[in-house]
Amino acid sequence: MNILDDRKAAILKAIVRDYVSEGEPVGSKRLTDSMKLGVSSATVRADMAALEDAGFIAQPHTSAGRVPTDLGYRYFVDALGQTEEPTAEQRAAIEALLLGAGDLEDLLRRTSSVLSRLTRFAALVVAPRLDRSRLRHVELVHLGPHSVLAVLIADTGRVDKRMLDLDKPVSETDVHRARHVVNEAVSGLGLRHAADVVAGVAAGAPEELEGLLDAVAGTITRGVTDAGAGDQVFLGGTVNIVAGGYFERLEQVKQVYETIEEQVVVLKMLRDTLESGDPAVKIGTELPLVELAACSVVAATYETGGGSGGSLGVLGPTRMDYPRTLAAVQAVASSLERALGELVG
Amino acid sequence: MNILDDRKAAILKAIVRDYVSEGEPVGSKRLTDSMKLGVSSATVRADMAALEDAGFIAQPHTSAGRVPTDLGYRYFVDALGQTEEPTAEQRAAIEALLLGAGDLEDLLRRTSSVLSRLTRFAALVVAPRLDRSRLRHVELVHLGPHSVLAVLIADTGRVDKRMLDLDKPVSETDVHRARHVVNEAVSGLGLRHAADVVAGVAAGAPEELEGLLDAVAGTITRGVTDAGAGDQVFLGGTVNIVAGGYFERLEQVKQVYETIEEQVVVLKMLRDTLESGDPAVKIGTELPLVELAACSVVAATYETGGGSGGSLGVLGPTRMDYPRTLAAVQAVASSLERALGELVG
DNA sequence: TGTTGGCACTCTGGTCGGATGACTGCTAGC
DNA sequence: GCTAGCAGTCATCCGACCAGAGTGCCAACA
Repeated sequence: MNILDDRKAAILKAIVRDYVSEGEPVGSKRLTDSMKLGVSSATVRADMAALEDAGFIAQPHTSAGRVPTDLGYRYFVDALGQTEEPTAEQRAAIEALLLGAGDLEDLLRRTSSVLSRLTRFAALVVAPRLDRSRLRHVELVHLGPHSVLAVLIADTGRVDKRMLDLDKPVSETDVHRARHVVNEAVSGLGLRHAADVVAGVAAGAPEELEGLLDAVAGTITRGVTDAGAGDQVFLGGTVNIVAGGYFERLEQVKQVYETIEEQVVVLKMLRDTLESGDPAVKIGTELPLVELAACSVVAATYETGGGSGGSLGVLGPTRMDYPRTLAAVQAVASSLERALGELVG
Repeated sequence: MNILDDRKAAILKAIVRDYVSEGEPVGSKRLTDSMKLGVSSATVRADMAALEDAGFIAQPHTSAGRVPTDLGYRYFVDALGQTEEPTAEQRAAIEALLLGAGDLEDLLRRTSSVLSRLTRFAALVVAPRLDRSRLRHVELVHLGPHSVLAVLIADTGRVDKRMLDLDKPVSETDVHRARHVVNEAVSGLGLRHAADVVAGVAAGAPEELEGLLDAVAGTITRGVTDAGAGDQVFLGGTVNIVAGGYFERLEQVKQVYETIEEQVVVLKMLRDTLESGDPAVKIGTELPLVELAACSVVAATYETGGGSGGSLGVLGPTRMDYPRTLAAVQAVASSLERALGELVG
């Protein structure tokens, strides 16, 4: 990827750094002042013209300095060596998260809060995937003849509940019996396996339980296959989208908000992003959604003891401090792994 | 409260209506044109001066028209007769909510979505209070020797989970036994009663179960007493705070966001608001939080079959269409009651 | 060939003054 | 108690103007 000679690369990096910290298009003079390249501003100008031709930077208008394009940020990110270490301040903030988290949900909520405060961007935290967890217990609650609530409890502490679709009314005792049968069968199994097992049990069960057991099998299957249907997303610090002052047009801000209010979209975004690595960065138009063309996503995964994992990330403007954000996201991900270990152990 | 003569009252109402719909300070000329009072603008001016003296309206600057104060809105709201009927469009939107809600959480999430779309304000929906629900089942899950997860399932379909505080490690079989004992004792009881019963059972239980049962009693008690600790709030349409364009200063918007990201605050706000009636309106400085001095809250309660209830409302600018908002909030509340009935029945 | 200094040009952003228009408060008269 | 008219105030809009920042290009130089 080294299509740029050393000086051009240095200039591009300097432009990115300057623009990220100052927020204003950066010109050749400004650049020669702050860098010690030993060349004049005219030379830098020539290089900048070349960088613009190559698509790494752009000019908002004729007499303005240059601004990095998505491609420019991409080059910058790819050229990063190892990511920064989190600062002491960051560490302290994250440690505060470790203490006092009650349950899994609480922990994930805190995580999204810490992540957003650390980065000053909107934070996205996705709960550990259910389909790779093991079932601890399945509770069936008879709310009415046509409504039975299934509560799936995973070894990660995650609790998932959903109503069963029932054709025929069921009695409270049948629900009790089904509950017993199901728990005998599935305890400790992974979700994929559990669904099959329950389906098998249903086939051989007394008639009055069959429909109920089928519904349970169905609901477990849905937990595995439905992309995002059962996944929980914890959003934090969405204020930052507007408070940061990165966007000029209100319309943009509105679009971003509307987009991330959709869980499914957020999940897909994180999943897409993480396909390219871990941690991963998607910049502007690299994101699958045109509404987010002015945004970047920095994401990472975290693992739980049981082998199931989740993901987390932040959504901010393309004009973000990528090294710092990467460091923060990674630090939070690893702290979350530790906290999860403590919570369950 | 009728300190205003008929004409002054009519003028005040006209000012409120005009300002709400147009968003600009309204002057005497404009008013005489749109109203048919049979008096001249000079007369209206005199009345407006009186209204300003009385504190109902104010002038942003000398040569501008008048804007209602919080007190002015208050008069307007108090003087409203019965609230409007929801429009056909509103009804249709709400009906869409009734269909296809999976479980309680899903239903409440949809409710907040519908409410915000209907009113174009931020919507707040609080889950049915646990302390007035009846317990259907208590599940104890042994995640590790020091961590046991308690899952409380109420007859409303609400599921509440929390980690138990344990002094001593417990074995998986003890958890099983405790689970059995607890469910024998509490099924069908209200939460207040259940806590006492479990505490009683704990006192007479074998030593190895006592700590565990005490912890369960404690966690149930917390469900009753902790203001908001176990209460869930579903926020929806928070975009509208910024998208509406009601606030000039970005700082204000930021404050509002930060305030409502705190569950506890939202809960307290709704509770305070509903102390003054149902449905209830709190305008600007009537709200307990200075940060929300530019906002109003319109709230109502909803009841579930079992006698426990929750509350919902919207948060918008003081410059809101109160009749329309009141109608929408009430319509959503009653639709939610129906939907809850269907979900559980 | 790459680098440099210089120059003309362009475009934005801020400031200033004047014209405009929407109000109000006041007063004299009906 | 109501009205018409008048003088005064203030925000807003608009065009003009200027300073500043930055560019592209060109000729000269190593």
